[in-house]
Amino acid sequence: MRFAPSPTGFLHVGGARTAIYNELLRKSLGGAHILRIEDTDKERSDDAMTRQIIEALAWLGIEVDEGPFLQSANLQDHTAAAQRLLAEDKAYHCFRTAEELDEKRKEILGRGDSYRYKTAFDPPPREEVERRLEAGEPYVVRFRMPDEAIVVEDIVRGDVHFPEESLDDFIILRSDRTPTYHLSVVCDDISMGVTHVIRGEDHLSNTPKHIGLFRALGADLPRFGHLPLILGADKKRLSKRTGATSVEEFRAQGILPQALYNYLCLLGWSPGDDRELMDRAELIEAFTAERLGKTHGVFDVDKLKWMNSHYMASTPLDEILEHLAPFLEEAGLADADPELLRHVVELHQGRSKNLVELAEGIRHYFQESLEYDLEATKKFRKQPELPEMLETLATRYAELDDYTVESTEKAMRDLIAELDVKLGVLIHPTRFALSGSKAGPPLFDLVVPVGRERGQRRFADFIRFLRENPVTPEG
RNA sequence: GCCCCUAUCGUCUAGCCAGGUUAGGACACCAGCCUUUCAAGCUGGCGACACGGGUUCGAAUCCCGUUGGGGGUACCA
Repeated sequence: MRFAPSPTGFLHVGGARTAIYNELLRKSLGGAHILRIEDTDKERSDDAMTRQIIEALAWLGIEVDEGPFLQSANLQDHTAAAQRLLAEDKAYHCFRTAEELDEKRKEILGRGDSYRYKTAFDPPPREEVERRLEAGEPYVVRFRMPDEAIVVEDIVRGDVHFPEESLDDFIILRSDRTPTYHLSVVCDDISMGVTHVIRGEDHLSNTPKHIGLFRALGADLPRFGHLPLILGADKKRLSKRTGATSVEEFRAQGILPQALYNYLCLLGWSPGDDRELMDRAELIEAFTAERLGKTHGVFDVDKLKWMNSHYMASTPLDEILEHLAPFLEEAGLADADPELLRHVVELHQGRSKNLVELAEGIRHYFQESLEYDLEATKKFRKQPELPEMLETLATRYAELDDYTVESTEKAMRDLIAELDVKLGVLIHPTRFALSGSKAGPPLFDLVVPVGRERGQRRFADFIRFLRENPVTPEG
């Protein structure tokens, strides 16, 4: 039992979702999950893309049992199949040029009729075909679609009827003798013993063609399932205009693979109860093809972000560290002290929405000087007595026997009691002085990793800054 | 144009197949609580059965139509 996703180009989130459902289905039915790269269009596919797709699938944690196979490796088989169909008169030579076809189509559509190659042209007499063949005239090979309606028994949509008039003879061999997608797919599916074809809805109207081919080639039909497409916020097909579309882009945005996996899985499927945050094991356990939805889903970036925040907080530290590595490199923190890194990542992972934010948030622990956002300092600069208070605090911190969460907190609480001010009066400027930010982990948790020495320097810097840039009541 | 798919809060969806619910959950948004900041968390609020006909005592649920959205209509996949 096998499944075949057919990704082309970069890995679109729609393709990723198809791969996820394929994997989940394979887990529930057994069999093998095949990865086949559909690269029959040599113009549009290149090795870099192929590697990118394989890499993206691996990153998402999708297991592939067989492959990756390249469809282009089997072209001779596909061509041979076309010859067989030709010999059995299930396909025929067509000498009409693309321009001729276009013209005819335009003419027929122009008078409001529906175009069909089958009925638009009379087949040339056999002798003429022979003659032109011998003369070496260019031709394509068309599959002779049987004159009958075709019913697609779709896993997600039920029976879909295609009337005979909507079916046409289509090209299986181009004039350069290369097989087209339709032929290649069916040949490979047959030779690989594919039993389930789960793909995007954009292939639904191709399916009658494929069924025709399967039957003509004397093969059993696989089960088909067509998934609704993913739309952008504008309800149009998800495109770069509306935002990120590829797995790679979300990865670069600091999204965790388990978040994207979970989100994508729930876009078009639900376990039937109220569960939403589900890991791979739960999804495998709960997945059934019957619950696959039929309606187009709008990709909701906000919900993905929410899910990602959840996974940022719940993913084990070591795993976060692993995923964070490339972002650290980008932030210039590639050789950060591992021990300090572990400590601050633990402090920050739960309050970061994504890996980019996390890397940014812990940056200051690994650099010497801070840059102040002027607007953020305004409130502090309005308090003329603040520099002196901070000075006192810094002195106390310098004199502490040991520099811990407890000792620094106690020192500050003692000081505010002496000064008879509220805790907030000291705690906020201290946070800013030590981290350059108004937000972050609980103050005394960050005091220690910043360190006493560096903390002293940062106090001094900030105090000097306050004195040099006071804000008078008038502004 | 023609063929195919589809229709529940702004978004993802449960409920539909086996008609009777205050139509449930989540994201987003709003308010409150908590709080040393920011998040998180907790509580509450907002908000939907596309429309029109049937069938029925009763329709989100079954049938027909309309409208909307999507896909296809290639010597692309």
